Amino acid sequence: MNVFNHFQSKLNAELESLSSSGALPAGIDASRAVVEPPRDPSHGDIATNAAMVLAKPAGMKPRDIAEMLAERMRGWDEVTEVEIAGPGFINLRIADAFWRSAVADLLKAGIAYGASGMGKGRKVMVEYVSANPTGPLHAAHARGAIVGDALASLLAKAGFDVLREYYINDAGAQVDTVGRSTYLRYREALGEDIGTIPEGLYPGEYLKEVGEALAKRDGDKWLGKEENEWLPEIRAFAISEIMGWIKEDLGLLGVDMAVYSSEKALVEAGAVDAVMETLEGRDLLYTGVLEPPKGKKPDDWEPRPQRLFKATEFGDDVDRPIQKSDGTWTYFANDIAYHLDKYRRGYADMIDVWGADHGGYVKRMKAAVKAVTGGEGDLDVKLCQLVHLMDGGKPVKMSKRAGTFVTMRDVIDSVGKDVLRFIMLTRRNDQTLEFDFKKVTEQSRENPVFYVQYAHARCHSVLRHAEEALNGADLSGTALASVVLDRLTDPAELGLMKLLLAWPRTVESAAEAHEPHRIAFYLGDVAAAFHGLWNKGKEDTTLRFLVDEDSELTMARLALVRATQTVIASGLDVIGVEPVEELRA
RNA sequence: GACCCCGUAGCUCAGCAGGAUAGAGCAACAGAUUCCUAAUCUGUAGGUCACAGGUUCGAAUCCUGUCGGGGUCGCCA
Repeated sequence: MNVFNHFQSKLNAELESLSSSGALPAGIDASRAVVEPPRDPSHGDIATNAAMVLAKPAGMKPRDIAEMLAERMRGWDEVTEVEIAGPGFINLRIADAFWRSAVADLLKAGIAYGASGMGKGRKVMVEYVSANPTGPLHAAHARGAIVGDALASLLAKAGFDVLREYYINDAGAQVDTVGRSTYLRYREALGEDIGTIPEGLYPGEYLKEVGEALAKRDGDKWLGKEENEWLPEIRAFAISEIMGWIKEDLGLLGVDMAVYSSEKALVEAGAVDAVMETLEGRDLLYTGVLEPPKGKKPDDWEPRPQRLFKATEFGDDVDRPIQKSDGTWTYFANDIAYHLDKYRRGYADMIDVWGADHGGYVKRMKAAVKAVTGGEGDLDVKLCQLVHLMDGGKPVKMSKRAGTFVTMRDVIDSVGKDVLRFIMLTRRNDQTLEFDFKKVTEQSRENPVFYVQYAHARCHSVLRHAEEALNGADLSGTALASVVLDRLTDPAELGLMKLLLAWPRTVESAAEAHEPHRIAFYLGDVAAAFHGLWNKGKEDTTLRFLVDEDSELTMARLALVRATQTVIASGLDVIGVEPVEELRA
């Protein structure tokens, strides 16, 4: 249960009742009146701005509304203190017993704690990675993969019906290039000296493997044939090999896509033609000449009539080409068909996770989704900014030309998928991120992965010791849920409890905002509160978790430790990181 | 030239749907270790939230403009 929702509905009920009794004008809009934790804990446990937001529509003074509401709130069972502060905030202090009983619920729920019905089973598709099948995933792909995956888990936790999807760009010029490059490597595998790789083909060594596999399967049957004979077959072969690597890499990262959808299949099924016909029928296409981009050299520019989509009618800055000069559809046209396909499959809510270099593409895609779904579809695009790879403070040199880029697999091999996943969520997605191979594996306060894992391991350590000391007592969450917690009275203990109980709210707000990084930051807060409490016990031994000859207090504290461990595990589960039970240098 | 993202403490960054005295970590300074893992913790100091207007009872947050950094800009995907 989200404790804030609990008080929110109580507040809403009071407002309704005040409305119907005439104390407040009827039909007043109270949607902006919210219950939230105050920034400063000294102001109380929860606060509401209700009096301030209602003052204007009600035509009353905030103070008067506050007085009226406060009077009602004083009657609430859980509340011990109500005060009006500042411009009209109502601050509530909640009885410790309320928090303690909520901790019992937490323990009963276990790792499922924090799950919410907010999404009401609404279908949402998260499309991410979608790297072109031209080579193995490189380090930069990791960020989008992790942000997308964590976001998908987060939405699932918040009660949405989530589909994870990868869009394979297996149509178009790039995969033709892969096919030709593979053909060259195939000839090489059959003993031919191919010299240097010509301009315009992929030089990467990784295609050797594909060429060899092809030679093994087909022998010399493609030698001396015309390109139009071998290209479709070899292209398909290469794509399937490369997609095999990509799926393997995603597996190592813990990413499990439900659907891999093919651009080529979509095109061949006529989906693009169909959409374009529809747009044509709605008079949203026309032939025109685009202005040259002003910052670019006009050398290679010549005005050329093209088939354009009226993106400006849906919020874009210019109309966008949907047809190349050779008459084939642009990538944009295919993408429109793909997004309509998502919508038709029941996903009116779509989230795409893209790299920052696609920023200029967002407006037109949103415009297209609006146009093609009649305003019913909603597309949110999460742009992931660049990742700067560093090693001990120095940038890692990478060159795509020289083929010396760092693959995602290199990174996983070097630091492990858990570290990679966590670090990728320690920044907002639209902020550039520095990834330092040395720092992320350091065992220090500076390293958030370690810090959170250490807190989890400490919980585990305490429980392990306790189990020995108490001769194998049952310290599971369900057992500890029935323990009396009245002896937990220290502010640090209550503070930790309240923080743990904010987990469901964190899930909901992060899901609402589509911001999985908030989970990582929240876990850092939980870890800090726990480490703090731990050290308090170092200074004041009466605060230690295991108290000799006071089993009631010990059990209460163990329940809190178990609750902490549970919430950390639950949070790590959302971001796809394995909690560790032990840390050794 | 246009569009998108960013600009918060010396450094790296949070800041939840506009809320009260803007928060962490690092670095600096002062402390805590016969003890459940000190790989940690406590405290001090550090701010014109780039700048200027606007909306509002209230703005780091929303709007407009300016400056600075990054990304992108027809026939690549």
